[in-house]
Amino acid sequence: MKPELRHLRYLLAVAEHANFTRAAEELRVSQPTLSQQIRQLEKALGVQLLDRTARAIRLTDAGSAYVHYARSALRDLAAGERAVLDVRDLSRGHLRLAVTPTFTAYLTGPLVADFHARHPGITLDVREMTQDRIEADLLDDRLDLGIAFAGDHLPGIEATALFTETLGLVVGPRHPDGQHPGPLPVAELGDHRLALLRGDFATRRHIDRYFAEHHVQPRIAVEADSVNALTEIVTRAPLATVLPDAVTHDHPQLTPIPLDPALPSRTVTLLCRRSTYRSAAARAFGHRAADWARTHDITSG
Amino acid sequence: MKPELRHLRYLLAVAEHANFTRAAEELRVSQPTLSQQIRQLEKALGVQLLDRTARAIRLTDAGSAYVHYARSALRDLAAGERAVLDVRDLSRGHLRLAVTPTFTAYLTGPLVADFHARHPGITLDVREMTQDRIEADLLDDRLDLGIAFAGDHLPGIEATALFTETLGLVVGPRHPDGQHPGPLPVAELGDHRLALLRGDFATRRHIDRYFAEHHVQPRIAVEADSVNALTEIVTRAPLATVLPDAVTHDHPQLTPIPLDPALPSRTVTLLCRRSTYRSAAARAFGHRAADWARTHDITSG
DNA sequence: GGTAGCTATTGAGCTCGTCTATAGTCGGGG
DNA sequence: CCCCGACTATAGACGAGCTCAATAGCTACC
Repeated sequence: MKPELRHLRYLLAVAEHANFTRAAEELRVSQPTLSQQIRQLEKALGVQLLDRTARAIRLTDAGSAYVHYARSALRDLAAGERAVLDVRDLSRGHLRLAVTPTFTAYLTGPLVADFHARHPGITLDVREMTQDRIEADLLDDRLDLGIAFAGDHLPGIEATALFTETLGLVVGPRHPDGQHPGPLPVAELGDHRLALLRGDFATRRHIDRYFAEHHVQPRIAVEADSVNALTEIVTRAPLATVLPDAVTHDHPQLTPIPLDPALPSRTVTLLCRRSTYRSAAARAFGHRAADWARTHDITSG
Repeated sequence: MKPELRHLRYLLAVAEHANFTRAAEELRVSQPTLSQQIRQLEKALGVQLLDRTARAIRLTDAGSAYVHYARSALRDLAAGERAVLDVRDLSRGHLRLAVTPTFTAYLTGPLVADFHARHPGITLDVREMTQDRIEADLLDDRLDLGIAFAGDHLPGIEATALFTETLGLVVGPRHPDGQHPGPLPVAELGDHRLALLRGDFATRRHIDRYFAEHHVQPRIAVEADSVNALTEIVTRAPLATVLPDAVTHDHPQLTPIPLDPALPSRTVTLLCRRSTYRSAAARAFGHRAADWARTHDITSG
């Protein structure tokens, strides 16, 4: 037979009181029970743990050696229970988050920084990937949360809307249209030279669809693979680009130019696997994201 | 309810296999049993430990946190069982030994050195005290073993004879009787000047009794409180002393002079508390002491 | 030698861990 | 679209063993 926690607790009590009767009282069991269980433990370990012949019960050498480890084991279990509470407190945990690339520019930064500031004990794994990949990884449980656009999701994916993202034409200080008086008719877009994200970005496809619908063929002067690159380019060159309004808010030197008609807006959603379980960290991040969206909607609308 | 070791083992198995059925097979229990026990553990801890909704079972944050401590606790218990075996192997342990003062000179040194060399993992506490004190401390369980003389012991003390110690007159190189031809009649002792242990030593009382029985009154020139002091004094001064033969064997510059009749010999015994339990260390020390006595008797007799 | 204070033993009772059988759930394939 | 296979959850019965009260056995002390 193997020792059980009961045996450890009983042994420690007897060792502490040097007395079976007293220990039994503290443990709220009868003294015969205690005698039997200690004997059982001794049999399980194959050694005498207590010297009962002296006036007061004393640990044998084997007993002292074992008691040390027994105490340690019980301490570990207590620590484990505290650790579990810590997780509930969000003072521990881990969150695997993925976003589609455009969000890195204006959403991931502030959101993750805020979350980390509130819950420094939760480790974060943030990565960029395509929306398809995000959904697949959520289903395979390689991710906890994703941020992407509303649309047709894979079965098993749960999507909750966060906010509405609107795209707009954006120019920098060196652009001749910097002080354009009113909304720019879409037909005039053909006159502009643009810097845009590459075609493998969902945002780019969204923009291309808009152009196609209005039969406009703008001149693409530059293609880049990050929003950051675009803002840098537009700040320094007389080019226009198309960016989420939120990005423009963060860059005072960028000027939004309304289009007529406006680009269709997209709904940004929080994605997760449909499941009964959601980690405390994931729930908390969801709340922070919703809060962020609320304040974002206020400033942008 | 509190978590039991069973719960820990079950949880670790499920976490490892990421599958209840497989884990149940390894644990040799039925799958329903495993489900029930894991659920019980989760209830005890107040958190969900496993995420059962994914394709493969996965630990939740709380689960990973707890598993860490569970592993640690089980490791501690395994270490405890090894430690217990170590004690049986004499690779751990502790021994509290007391000797009456004269033994320190020739017996404690070699015996303890030998024992320590064989069992370096056993810590030793060696002290000198009077025989009465040794027996009292044995009964109060403040000592494991004592070395003293046979005689009337306190009730509850168990004595096992080790060897017979004979005392003899001893002179150093500067003593005129250094080349004494034969045994020295006791009556002639009155001519000698002696260096002896002080009166509170059992050995001194033993010697005084011998003198009294033979109506001799030797001249005590020096009284010392250690055998070491006596050997040093006799080596350098033209004085005689009375020492155990074994001491003389260890000092080539000391010469034993037989007395006629010889001093009564005393039996050296190993003392311990009468009890069913004796530590492995104490048993081992007893054996080493008996061995030492055997070889000692050969060289001296 | 009797008594007080402990621990060990005994036999009955009942909790609870375990089992078998079965229902519920989720994906994947025809 | 429904069935099938793999897996986990639930239900009820059984039995091992923990626990208890009563008591015997032991040791020290007066």
